[in-house]
Amino acid sequence: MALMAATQQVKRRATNQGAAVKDALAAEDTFRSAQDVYATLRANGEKIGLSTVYRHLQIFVDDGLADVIHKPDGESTYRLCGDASTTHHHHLVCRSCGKAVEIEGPAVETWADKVAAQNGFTDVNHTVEIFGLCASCAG
Amino acid sequence: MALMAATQQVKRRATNQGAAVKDALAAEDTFRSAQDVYATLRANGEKIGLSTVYRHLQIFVDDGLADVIHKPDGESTYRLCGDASTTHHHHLVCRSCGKAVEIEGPAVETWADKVAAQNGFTDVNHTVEIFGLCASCAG
DNA sequence: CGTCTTATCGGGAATCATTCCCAGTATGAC
DNA sequence: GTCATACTGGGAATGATTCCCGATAAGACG
Repeated sequence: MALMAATQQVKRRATNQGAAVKDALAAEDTFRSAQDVYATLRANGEKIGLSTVYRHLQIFVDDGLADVIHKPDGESTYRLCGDASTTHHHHLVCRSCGKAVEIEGPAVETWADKVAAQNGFTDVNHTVEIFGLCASCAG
Repeated sequence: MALMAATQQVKRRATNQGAAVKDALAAEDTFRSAQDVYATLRANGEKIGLSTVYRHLQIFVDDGLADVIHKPDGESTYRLCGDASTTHHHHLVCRSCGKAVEIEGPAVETWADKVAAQNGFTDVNHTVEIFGLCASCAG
């Protein structure tokens, strides 16, 4: 299970709700929670249910359109990140406003694989997230 | 808040429950959830409440005695890891049995700080966890 | 266009981990 | 011993996420 990232997109119907969720995510470059996206959509007058928001968010992740980050308090946050063809990357996230910058660290990738191999671990993947305060939130 | 890791241990009473929770964690080198620790203790005949398990687990983290990892499904897992004086480190965790190996990557630390600084982020910290299958679970 | 099949909706119930509340209990100080 | 109070624990409360399932609408076909 989960040996490969699920990148294969199956046939899906185009619905207003699905587009609305995607637009809501696309409007910001920050990681946002399902609850947050739902609240925003309702505030905008969208007619959509919470279940549907969760459903689409998960679909985006399955299709490789979005990345997920679990905040320290356990809440899941989502952000659209280049499609599946984009290179594997990590994030530098503002702890205050949620703004995220995509970052790459080739050295980290190889280091992770090497360490895992040295300890006899296989089928390896890793999570690397850097949290901090962005310039505008620093004040 | 949280500018410094809470390493300063305040006065605490020595209780059976606290010792029991610590022993339960010390008995394994794996990351274990609060629910799991609670179940184990009860199974061993310990008289302890779930609230108390959560309370002590959090205390260990605050005192720098334990590390936390949030599993992909959001559940928090804990593991005793050298006291506060020990060097900052990360983990190589078996996705199947939860066994964890403490690892260090000085290069990663400096890389993380550099990337953050380049993007104007301050008050930085990071999470780096490597997941895989340990040799014994690989079969 | 109508019709039909069925993926998708949505809203409320159900789960589940974690936190809160607070009266009862036991630890450590004097 | 005695006392102040930190610690307990069981049940209620919270909050995010998932489930369930009848209602709705997308898309294929004629």
